[in-house]
Amino acid sequence: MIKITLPDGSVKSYKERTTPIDVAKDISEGLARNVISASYNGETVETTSELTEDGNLILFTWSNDEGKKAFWHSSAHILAQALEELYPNVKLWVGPAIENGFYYDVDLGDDTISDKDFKRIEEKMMEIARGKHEFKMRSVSKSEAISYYQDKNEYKVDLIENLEDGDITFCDHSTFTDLCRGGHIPNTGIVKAIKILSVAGAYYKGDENNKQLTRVYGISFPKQKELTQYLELLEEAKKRDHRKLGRELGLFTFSQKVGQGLPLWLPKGAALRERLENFLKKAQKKAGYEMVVTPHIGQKELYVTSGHYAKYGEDSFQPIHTPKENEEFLLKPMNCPHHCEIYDSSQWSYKDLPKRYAEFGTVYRYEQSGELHGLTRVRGFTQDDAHIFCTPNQLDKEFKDVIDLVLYVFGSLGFENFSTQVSVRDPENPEKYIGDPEIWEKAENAIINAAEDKGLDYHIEKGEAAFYGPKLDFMVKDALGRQWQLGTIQVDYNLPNRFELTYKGSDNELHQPVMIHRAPFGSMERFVAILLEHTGGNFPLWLTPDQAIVLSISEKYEKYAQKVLNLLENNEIRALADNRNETVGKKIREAEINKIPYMIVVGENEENEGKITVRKHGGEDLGMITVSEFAKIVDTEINKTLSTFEV
RNA sequence: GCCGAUGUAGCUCAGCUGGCUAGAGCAGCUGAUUUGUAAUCAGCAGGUCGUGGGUUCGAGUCCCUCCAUCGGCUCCA
Repeated sequence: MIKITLPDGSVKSYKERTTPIDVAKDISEGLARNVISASYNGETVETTSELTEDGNLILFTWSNDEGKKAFWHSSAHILAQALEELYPNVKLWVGPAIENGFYYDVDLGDDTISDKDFKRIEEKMMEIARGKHEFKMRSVSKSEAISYYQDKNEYKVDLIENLEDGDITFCDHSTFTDLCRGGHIPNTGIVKAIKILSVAGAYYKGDENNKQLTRVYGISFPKQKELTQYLELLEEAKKRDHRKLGRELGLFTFSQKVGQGLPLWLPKGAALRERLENFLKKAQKKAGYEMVVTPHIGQKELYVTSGHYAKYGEDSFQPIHTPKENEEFLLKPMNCPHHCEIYDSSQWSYKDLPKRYAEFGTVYRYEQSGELHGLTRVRGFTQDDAHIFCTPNQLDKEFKDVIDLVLYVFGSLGFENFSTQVSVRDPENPEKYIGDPEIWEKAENAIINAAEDKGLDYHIEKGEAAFYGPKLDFMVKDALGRQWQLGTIQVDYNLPNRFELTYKGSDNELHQPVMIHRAPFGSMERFVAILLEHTGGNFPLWLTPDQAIVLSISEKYEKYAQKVLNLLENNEIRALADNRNETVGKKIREAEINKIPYMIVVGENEENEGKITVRKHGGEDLGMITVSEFAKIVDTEINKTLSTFEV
């Protein structure tokens, strides 16, 4: 007999050779039908594998992430089988579950897959699924495994070479066998709906020097309806795409003539951006920052000193030459070296520190053409940059103060679902970084401690650090669930060293300051993009381009509309008037589409009473009120999101 | 940069296997209407079909080059 403990704490006894699915059946037939994967003593097991010792069993269904993972991973097996049957020369690499669906990386030899082939792949997969083939795991020795793949799949052989003998398992279903660690649904029949989403090139082992394999993306569901819903969700997400909203709301545009990745901010977008800048400037002033301004180019030597030239020089816009002296200048790709030189233009005592230099600095970086993406990845952008030069003793407090500032910024803009990431070195690739390991250790610990103390729910990401220091990044997802880095705070001992920055300590000796790089927005461009996708264009009231629109019933009331507009202006409400010869219905429809928060209808009734009728975006009727009553409503609404930054 | 796809009017799209002066809705302009909470009606105008080349009697449609965009990969100071 073995004792199995369930998550609710109950303990059940079974004869040996019991499987998770048996336990599920024992609980209820319904559960047994829905169980798609299981874990035993913390390890993923097959629902059909025999449990031979006492332990804790968790049963997963479609509603668990673990269940979905098993479902999609199993779907990847089905995809692989379908591809093998349709493309006899295919060589498989790996096929994991991802956040939404799964993919399989394959080498198709001379064949190609395009979206025209999706349908027959889907059909082949469904045919396999309907066969209700069981997934069965079996152990194989390393030599067996290698001989199985020898001569037919060098990728799998490569993978097996790096595995421990005794630790290798194959998974069989139908006529298909794959090298696999396990974690499958009971049988293929549970998969009821399949969609191949896209094909893409993906470098073998993620290295661009390697061969590019074909990655086939797909998603699958236990019910057809769920697939339909998922596809609808994707359609909805398209409506929130910042590139579409940015054009519709008149915020920004791109021009082929100006060049790719070089955004042009339209009047409404520029004004919005200015409000964001002023908002941050106000908070920064309170927090003791001083604004500086630096030029858009700098001598090549500046970047050689900082180390950026060695690291990025080749991949940058190429040097600008003076016509006569043939001096080399670089288009400014970052502001830090300039700010270091500002610091170095005076002598500092420990009593003067910290110095906090802030600048909305526009920088230019050569991004490969395939990486450009709307406003989130561009070649010219403005960082809400600042560099704090402080003593080592001040580092902890300064870093935490910056965290507070970032949290204030995110809070004021309604970003609640962000995650925080501590980006540290990749210990396997020390050549990617400058500076002593001890210094890095110090900087990484400083960040982790600050994140701990501030109670951030952070995770550590290896290999994501900047070349000069580790970072704390604030990540937010776009409409399609892709993660983007917005706010960033970085600790840097290296640039102060390279620029030989100093301050005089209380011991009358020269010391090196520590530098914090930080940008709460990250960049104005990316921040506005993600904000657009988050809000669907319904910006917080304090930020939105037009807060209200006055709609006159007919041209007869144009004068009164103008009067109301003036009153709104006196109350510092951004408003415009629509006095066109159109129906109110049409004017409302357009105001709704333009995402204007308040629609003010004026006609005979309002003119007689000296009041306005207010309709909120979305349809809520606030009735007939005075302009000053309306101003109070606006004020209250603004104060809901926008608080003052307290130091 | 690499893999795959796309590019027709300001926007969203039609244009089948190459065949008469390239279509529609919205937006725009003009006129009528003077309007009470998500599209009033009518008329007009608007496109060298992303660029350059090629095949063909004939190319929006087929082929090649380049450019831009989209989904990934790689990269992201």
